[in-house]
Amino acid sequence: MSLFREQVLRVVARIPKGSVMTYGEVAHAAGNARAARAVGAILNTNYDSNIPCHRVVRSDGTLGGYNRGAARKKELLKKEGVL
DNA sequence: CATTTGACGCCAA
DNA sequence: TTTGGCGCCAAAT
Repeated sequence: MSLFREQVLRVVARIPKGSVMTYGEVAHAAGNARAARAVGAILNTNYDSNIPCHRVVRSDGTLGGYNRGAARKKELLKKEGVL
């Protein structure tokens, strides 16, 4: 487990229900402001259900991807009250 | 160990 | 507003 990975997971786990963070914000909070892409790689690899990775979206507001299907991600966010 | 890949982000046309 | 190209970084090959 690299430190960066743990940090990213920790930050994502901390996102309050009903709000979202961008990959860039997560990367910054995790210690590497330019690792937005790496954050995606990490979340893509990490299948832990305790991590609400569906609360992480792109900086332009679009959904981005999801390892269980973008449709699923959309539904989860909608359920939590995200525009 | 060297390359390629991909849930990204920013900027110039 | 929509493309396209480049930089960035962790993981997979």
